[in-house]
Amino acid sequence: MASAATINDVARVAGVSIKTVSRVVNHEPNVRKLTRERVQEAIVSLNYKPSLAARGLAGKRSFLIGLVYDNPSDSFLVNLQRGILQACREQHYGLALCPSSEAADQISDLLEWTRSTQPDGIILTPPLSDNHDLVDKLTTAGVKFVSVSSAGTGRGPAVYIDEMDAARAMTSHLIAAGHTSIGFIKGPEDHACSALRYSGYCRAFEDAGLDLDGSFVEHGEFDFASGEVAARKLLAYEEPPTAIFASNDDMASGVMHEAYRRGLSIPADLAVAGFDDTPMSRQFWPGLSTVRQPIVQIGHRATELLMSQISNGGPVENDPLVSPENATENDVLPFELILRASTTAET
Amino acid sequence: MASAATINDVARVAGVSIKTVSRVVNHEPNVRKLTRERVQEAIVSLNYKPSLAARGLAGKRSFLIGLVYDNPSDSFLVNLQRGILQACREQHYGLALCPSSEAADQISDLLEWTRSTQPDGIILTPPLSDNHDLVDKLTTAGVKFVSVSSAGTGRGPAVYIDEMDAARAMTSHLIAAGHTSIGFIKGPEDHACSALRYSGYCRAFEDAGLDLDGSFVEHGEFDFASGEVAARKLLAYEEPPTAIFASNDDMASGVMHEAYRRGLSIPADLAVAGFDDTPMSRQFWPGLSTVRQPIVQIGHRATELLMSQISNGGPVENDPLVSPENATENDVLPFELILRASTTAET
DNA sequence: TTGTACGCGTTATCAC
DNA sequence: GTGATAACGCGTACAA
Repeated sequence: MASAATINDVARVAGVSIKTVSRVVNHEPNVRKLTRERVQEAIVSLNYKPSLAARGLAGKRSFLIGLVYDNPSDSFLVNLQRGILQACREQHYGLALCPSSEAADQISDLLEWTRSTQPDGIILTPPLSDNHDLVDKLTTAGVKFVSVSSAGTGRGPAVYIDEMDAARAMTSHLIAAGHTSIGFIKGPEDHACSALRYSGYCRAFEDAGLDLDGSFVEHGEFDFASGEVAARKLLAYEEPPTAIFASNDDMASGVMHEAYRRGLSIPADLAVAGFDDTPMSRQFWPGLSTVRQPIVQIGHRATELLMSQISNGGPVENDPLVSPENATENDVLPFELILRASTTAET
Repeated sequence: MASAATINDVARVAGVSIKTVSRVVNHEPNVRKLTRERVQEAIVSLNYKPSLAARGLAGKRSFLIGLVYDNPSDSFLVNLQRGILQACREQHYGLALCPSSEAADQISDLLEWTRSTQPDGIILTPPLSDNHDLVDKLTTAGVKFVSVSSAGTGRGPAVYIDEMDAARAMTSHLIAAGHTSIGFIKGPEDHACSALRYSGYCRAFEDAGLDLDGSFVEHGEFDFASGEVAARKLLAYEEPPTAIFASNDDMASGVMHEAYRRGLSIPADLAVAGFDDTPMSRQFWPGLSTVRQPIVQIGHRATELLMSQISNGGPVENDPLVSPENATENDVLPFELILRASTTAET
C-alpha cells in the first residue's frame, strides 16, 4: 500500500507551510478562513491522518488514556469501557488497557506501565481506587487520574453513586415488604463500597425503628461461591431470615442457588436482593431485585473529568463561584432501584 | 517529578553509545557480554523505560495491536481481552480497543481507525471476522490481522474451535439421555458459527439414525429476549420437544425463563442446553449444560499468531516441511462439553 | 496571518 | 563490537 500521507504532503498540496496545517488540524486560531478551507481540502483528498506516535513525541500528550482495573466483574468492565470509549471517540483519544497484575507489586507495576505507555491520564477502578497508598504515589508521580469509586475520599476527582443511600433504599424496600429479619452479605474489605453498602443496610433498620441483629451479617468476596457459603450459614439458623440482601449480584446468585437446593421457593420462602444489575439478574428465575448503577455514564463522565484535567494541566478545581456549596456534586450519579420478582409477589 | 530517563541518559551512565543501548534493549546480537551487563545495570539504576511514542516514530512498529469487535457478549469480550493482554504483556505490546461503530459504515470506519492509530496488527472477532468484504479490504490495505472465528474460510489466519463438532456432541448427549424430539434455536445469519452449530445439530440426528423434524428449529439473535420468543413458539406445539438446545447461553436463559413461566420443571419436563459457558450458566438453577470455548486461550493464541505475522512481515505461511498434512492444525482449539443439571437428572 | 528551524527519543545506516 | 549521525512526523519557539 502507498505509505500514508504526512503533514508535509498536505502542506505541499495546499501550498502552505506545515505549521499552518498543524494549526488547522489542532483547531488553533489565526488562520484565514480561505487558507483553512484549502488545507482541509488537501487533508480530505490525501486522506491524511496525523500520526499519534509523532504527536506523542513532539507534543507532550499521547492522546491515550489508560484504564486500570483489578478483576472486576465482566459486565462492570465492559460497560465502563463502553462509556469511556464513547467519550474517547468524541475527543479523538485512544484507550489502552492496564489490567493490574495479579500477585506482583501492583503499585510499582502500574507506575512502570504509565512510564512506558505514557498515557495522558488514567482511570482507576475499585478496589485500586480505594487504595490510598496507590493514589498518593500516583499523585506524587504527577500522573493525572480520576477514580471510579464509591469513596469520595477527597483524594482527587471521582465519579460514583451514593452507595450508602442505594443500599438503604433496597433494605427499606424489603422492610416495607414486611420483612423484619433480613440477612446481609458484605463485600470484601478492600472495596470501599462494602462498608458503605453495609452502613446503608443498618441505616434502613434505624429508619424503621427496628433492632439490628448482627448475627445475620455474613462476609463474602463478591463472587458466586462466597454467596453460596454465606447463604448456607444464614439459612442454617433455627429461625433464618426471610430475606437476604447480598451486596452484589454474583453473591445473590449464590444465595438463590443455595435456597433452591434447600427446596425453598423465591420469593415466597425467601426474598433475595442483589446489587449491580448485571445482565444476569434479569435472566434469573425469578428476576433478581437489584440496584442499577449507571456504569456507562460513569465511564463517560470519568473520562470527561480526566480530559478537562488534562487540558487544564491539573485536577479540576472546585469553583466556589459557580456552585458554592458543593462543586463536585455532578460527580455523584443517580442509582436506580430495580424491583423484580425475587422480592415481590407479582411477576 | 523528575523527567523520565532517556536512552541518552543510559548511554552516558553506562559509558557507551545510544546505539549500543538500543541493541541491548532490543536483544540484538553483537554486544559483548560485559558491555551488555554494564548497560543493563544503568537501565535498572535509572529505571529506564523506552518510550513507545519514540519507538513508533523511528521504527515502523507502534507496539500496539488493536482489538476490533461489534457487540459481543460481555464475558466473551472480557475473556478474549484477558488472553490477548496476557500475550501482549509477554511481548511488551499494548492493546487498543476499537469497538465497531453501530450504524455507520463499519468498514471505512475501521480502516480510518487503523490509519490513525497505526496498530501493528488487529484481531477480528465475529461477526466482523465473517465479513468477507471487510477481510478483503483489510488485506488490500495491507493491514495484518488474525480472525477469531468459526469460519476457517482460508482468508488469513484464524483461531477457533470446531463449532460443528461441538454442537454435534451436545446434541448427541441429549439424544443419549433419551430425547428424540429436540428443539434448536439458531443464531443470526451474519455469524458464521450459526450455520456450523446448526449443521452439528443435524449431524447428530443423522448419527443416531433419527429423523430431523425441521419444524423444531427456530431463529434467534443470540440474546435473552429472542430465546424467550423462540421457546414460546417451540413450547406451543401440541407435542412440544422434550429438550431445547439454544445455540448460545443467553438464548438458553430465555428458554429457561419461558419454561418456568409455564410451570415446567427443568430438566424433568424440559431439558435445556446452551453454548459458550458464560459465568451465568453455572449460576442458574439448575446449572445449564453448555459448551465451553477456551476463549482466553483463543485470545492468547490469536495474539501469538499476529505477533509472528508482524515479525515475519506477512501472514504465517503453512510450513509443509513441519506439518505436511495440516499446518494450521494448531489453530483449532479443543472445546469442552460442560454437563450440568439442566440436562441430567443428578445435581 | 504565516513560515523557519529545532527538538522530542528512538531506530537504522553506515563507517570504524 | 561499537559509535556518529541521519531520519521518523509533528509541535513549538520565534522570526517575518
